Amino acid sequence: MPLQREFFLKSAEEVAKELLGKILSRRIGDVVLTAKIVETEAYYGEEDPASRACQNGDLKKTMEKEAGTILVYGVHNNWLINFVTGKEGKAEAVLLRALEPLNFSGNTKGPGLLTKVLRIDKSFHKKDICNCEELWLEDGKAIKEEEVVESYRIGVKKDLKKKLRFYIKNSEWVSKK
DNA sequence: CATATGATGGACT
DNA sequence: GTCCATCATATGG
Repeated sequence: MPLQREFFLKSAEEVAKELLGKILSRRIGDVVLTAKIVETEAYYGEEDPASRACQNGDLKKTMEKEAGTILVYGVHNNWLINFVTGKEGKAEAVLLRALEPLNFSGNTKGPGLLTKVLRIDKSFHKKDICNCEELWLEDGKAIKEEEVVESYRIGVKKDLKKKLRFYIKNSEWVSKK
């Protein structure tokens, strides 16, 4: 049972936290890859100095779209995948930073790496995660509250004072520096 | 078309 | 921790 749109209809912060432990599935031809989400970050487009969305028109517009919209952001030679959250017009999104492979092997310890392994690129931009044949989310085993760690975001020039990075404690797959 | 930019990753100290 | 290769975008002429 894929996650419903209501799941994304909360604040980016909340969705980021609840996304931990959920299952991401990617269909490539006849093969379905599944992975557990172990690290996320919340982004706010309007007053978030870390996000390019505060200056970039198209990205900001996408973040303001309906909850559940997939947002793919290209930087350096990588693709970063986000899910739009909150109400339409709100400019919020959650970035996937790391996954734990379940039925395959690969290095998914990082936002640019996981998209490479799952072969996610700009063709997913603006698609609907709740209604996509090739990429979707499913509920996973619930994780305990004490396993969720809050932290400041990584690789961001100017960050907000809030802790917007969430990851699963003791996971081998969390990216770190 | 030219150029500036960066939500990275990997190599190195 | 620091340095930097590298390239898809955004933006301006």
